[in-house]
Amino acid sequence: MRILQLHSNFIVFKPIEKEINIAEEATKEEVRVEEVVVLFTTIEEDDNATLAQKAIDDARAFLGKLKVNRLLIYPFAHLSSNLSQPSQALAVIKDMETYAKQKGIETFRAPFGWNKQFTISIKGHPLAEMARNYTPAPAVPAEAQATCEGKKEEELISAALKAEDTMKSYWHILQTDGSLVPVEEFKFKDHGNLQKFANYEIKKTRAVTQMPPHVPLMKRLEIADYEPGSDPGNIRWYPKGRMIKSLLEQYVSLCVAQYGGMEVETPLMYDFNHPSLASYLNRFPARQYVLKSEDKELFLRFAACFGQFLMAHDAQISYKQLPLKLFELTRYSFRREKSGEVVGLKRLRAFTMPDCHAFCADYEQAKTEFMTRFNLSIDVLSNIGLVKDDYEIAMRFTKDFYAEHKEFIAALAQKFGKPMLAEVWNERFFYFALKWDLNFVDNQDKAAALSTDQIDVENAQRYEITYVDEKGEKQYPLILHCSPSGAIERNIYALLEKAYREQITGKAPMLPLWLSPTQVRLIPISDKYLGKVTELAQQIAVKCIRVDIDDSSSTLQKKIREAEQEWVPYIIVVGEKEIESGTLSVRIREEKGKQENLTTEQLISKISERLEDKPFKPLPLPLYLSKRPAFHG
RNA sequence: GCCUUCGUAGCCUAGCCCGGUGGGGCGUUACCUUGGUAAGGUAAUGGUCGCGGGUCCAAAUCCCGCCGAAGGCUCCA
Repeated sequence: MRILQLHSNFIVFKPIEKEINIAEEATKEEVRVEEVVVLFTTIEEDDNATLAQKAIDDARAFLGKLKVNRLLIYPFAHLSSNLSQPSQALAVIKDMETYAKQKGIETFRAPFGWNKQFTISIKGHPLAEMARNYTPAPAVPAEAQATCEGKKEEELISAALKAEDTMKSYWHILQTDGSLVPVEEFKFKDHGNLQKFANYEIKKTRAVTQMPPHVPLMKRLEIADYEPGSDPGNIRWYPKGRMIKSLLEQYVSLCVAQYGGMEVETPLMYDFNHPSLASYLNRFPARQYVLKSEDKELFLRFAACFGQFLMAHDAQISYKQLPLKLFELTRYSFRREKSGEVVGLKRLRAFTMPDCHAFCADYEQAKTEFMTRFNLSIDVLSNIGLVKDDYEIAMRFTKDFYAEHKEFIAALAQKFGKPMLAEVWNERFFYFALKWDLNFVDNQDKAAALSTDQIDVENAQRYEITYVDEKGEKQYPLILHCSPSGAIERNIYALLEKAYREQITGKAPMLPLWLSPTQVRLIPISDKYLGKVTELAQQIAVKCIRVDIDDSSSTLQKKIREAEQEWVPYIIVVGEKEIESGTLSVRIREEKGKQENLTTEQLISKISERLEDKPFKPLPLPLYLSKRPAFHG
């Protein structure tokens, strides 16, 4: 049995003529039903009454969710090539109808055996369109979502069926030797995080009812906050947060530049009707922000691809210049995610995305480049403060690609050194032949993708991007899409979630030293020493270390408590002893508040060594705490 | 978008079930305290109880609608 289930504003149908001789009696009058779930139903060989009830039970589950209690059973032969006898089909359809009515559903039915004309208006929400497939005996309902506009029936059906056949994923674990083990057979004993990630991806149930921990943290630490004056998912960044974000942006840009990416800048908005863009958008009906200008419809970019592809389209490229790498750090990319999906810094509608495309001559070149970027991404994240224990990788490809490039995939697996999740498709549906994405698993056991890279085999043609080969002929390059860090906001989300997790395990939560807004907090023991402490601060600050002074009027103990709550890595109380001896008693957060005696020079070199060659920005707030407003209570 | 829960001062929160014009903490401000490594004391300040409507002599409290947030579903190029 195959069912295409559509939540409709209304449907109008009209029987035209009988197609088979056992057709039911019906009048040739137009029937209109409002606010209804329509089940286009095909009865296949061996379908029976049990299956009819199962199908109605499943539909009832949706009726409950959709708050609708009206069903239209619409016999529809075109969903299958394995039809049952018409007499049997009619019996099963009638079973469905009877059972649905028994269950108290207001049930309508279109006549069986007729050629019918219909018009339907489908709701825009995700549950509105569902395709289901039932087989007798071990009934395994396979679900797939159809992405279609809902006008012509052939289109509806083909989209639903295509989605179901092509997009079915087969899940494996890719072991470090390159071999694949079905997920069910893998022993997750030492890979708890991978198991969580696999569960998340394959969609098993999980039950958490808790605010994501990074949300109260981002507010309390005055990093970022929601902005009620904007659209959800557009974030307000306070001075400390802006500094952290800016340092991350600088760092990732620097790493990509060293790798050879040429930084460019491209527009934020694009014309809906540009031919290349239009076909891309049709293929991936994303949720864009739409802008109406005087005479044009524009959308806000949801990735850096458009600008770079249009630029590459116009460029004259020789094979000698490949691989050619373009880079942009988009501030911002926009995706109008559904309201229920926007969360904290994890999923935003406006986000900062580094995106580096490499145009490659062939698979050999693409693979070399892919490996370089794989290493680059792991390196970038580890310098940001996210190491291999913090994330899991998913590798995604078709079974043909695996057969052809098995050694390459094995090399990636070996390089990572931990088992990965593998999603394998029978056929290629997306524009890429190979993709990996690196996923942070948070305190709610949910995963969020950070870095990613893909081998794109479609967009060179779509955007007419060509290079000239040795023979002087035009060729389409392969295009790699890489974000070495993933969205910058999401890096901050991951760092905060990680800090929270460390707090639970008994460590002092903190940001990496190079991202800490205050690296050294000086606390004068009384006003008398403020002058000397200010001199000390200047001495430290000239060495590119962010130092500030708590000159407020509260007690010493309270100032220490507040510095600890701000996650300040080094806290130094300065009084007569220190000024006379020149030795500072430094409270080190990383060592649980242990105090160490250091001279100013020792302190500076200790910190500078740890900062290495990371980008630097000066203190984002006034030197004296008394001069700072409280951005958040 | 759907379902569930929630919305009380800049922040956290009691009160709501059982209607009688809101209580505490943090912060902020002032004064006292000038303190040696995680919350010193006193006082002041601060509330259209998310918005709109209804029931009632009377609504933070009960009912309806709307808006916003979180969780779940779905989605995530």
